[in-house]
Amino acid sequence: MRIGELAELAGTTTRALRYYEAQGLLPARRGANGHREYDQSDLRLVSEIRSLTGIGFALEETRPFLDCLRTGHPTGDSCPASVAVYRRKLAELDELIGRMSAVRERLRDQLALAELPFTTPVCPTSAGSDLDHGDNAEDPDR
Amino acid sequence: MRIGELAELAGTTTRALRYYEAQGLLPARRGANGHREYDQSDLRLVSEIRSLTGIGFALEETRPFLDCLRTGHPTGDSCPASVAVYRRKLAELDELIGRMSAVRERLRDQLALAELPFTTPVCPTSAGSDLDHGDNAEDPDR
DNA sequence: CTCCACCTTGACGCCGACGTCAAGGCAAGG
DNA sequence: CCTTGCCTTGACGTCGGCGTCAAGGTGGAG
Repeated sequence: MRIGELAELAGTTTRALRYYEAQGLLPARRGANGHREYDQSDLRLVSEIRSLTGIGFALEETRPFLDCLRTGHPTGDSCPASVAVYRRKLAELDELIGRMSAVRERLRDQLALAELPFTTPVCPTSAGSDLDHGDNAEDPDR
Repeated sequence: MRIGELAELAGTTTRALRYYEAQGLLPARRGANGHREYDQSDLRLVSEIRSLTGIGFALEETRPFLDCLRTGHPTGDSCPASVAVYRRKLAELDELIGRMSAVRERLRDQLALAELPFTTPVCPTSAGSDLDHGDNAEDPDR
């Protein structure tokens, strides 16, 4: 099949496919007229790329999965390199979720405070720099 | 004070401050020589920008908070527009955390599967396929 | 006077993953 | 033959938030 068809089947664009090729992720055979020629295995590769990037993987991170598929493995994550990416990504995700949850807490508290009609606007006596009178005193920086 | 001092006090760079000004977030008075002139209220504004962007707000989203401070309110979130941004951001955050948690689950499951020694691969008749006699199954979660 | 640190504006670079336009080739149908 | 539709390569645009360089102005110390 040609690039347009593959793009449609994979639910992406020809531009994206050419980009993947330029990144060395999706080498393409060429027909006599110079047109790129793809088959089902390429559709499989593109699907792998799409599903991985779809859940937050960078393009570069999909490479091990593609190599894995290309070397005949049944799934892209059947290889150690892919599993390593999984592990790393999972750790990143946990880190990110943790930070975002902390922000969420702070935000929730701030929202609650900000929604109070008219309580303690310029509240005297209490030195006003302690807006973290909640629970956490951890990790002041970063 | 001048831009360099403000930058240092606020823990940022002169480039960033000029950028904020270009975005209309931090208008600056000018001295006779054309140099930007700032005071404590500007430091307050920059601090507001930094703390908000630091927890994931886009620059543009800090605008209501700055307007709020500039109109004399004690905190940047004392105004309805700011509260609205809070609400929106909190919703975004919940959405994001939700999606990421879902991805995390999928990833965890995939990782668990991918880490299983050798079940139904195309593995070419490898008799001694038990090369995983080490410590597999280490820390399946997290 | 020079030197130096600071300031000014302008403009290009960067990152990722493409979008979009330009200019042209090639095959099939009317 | 001409149009239509797909394909090709090349190259610039996008978004955010600045970094970095260039070329020049200014004010105070030595």
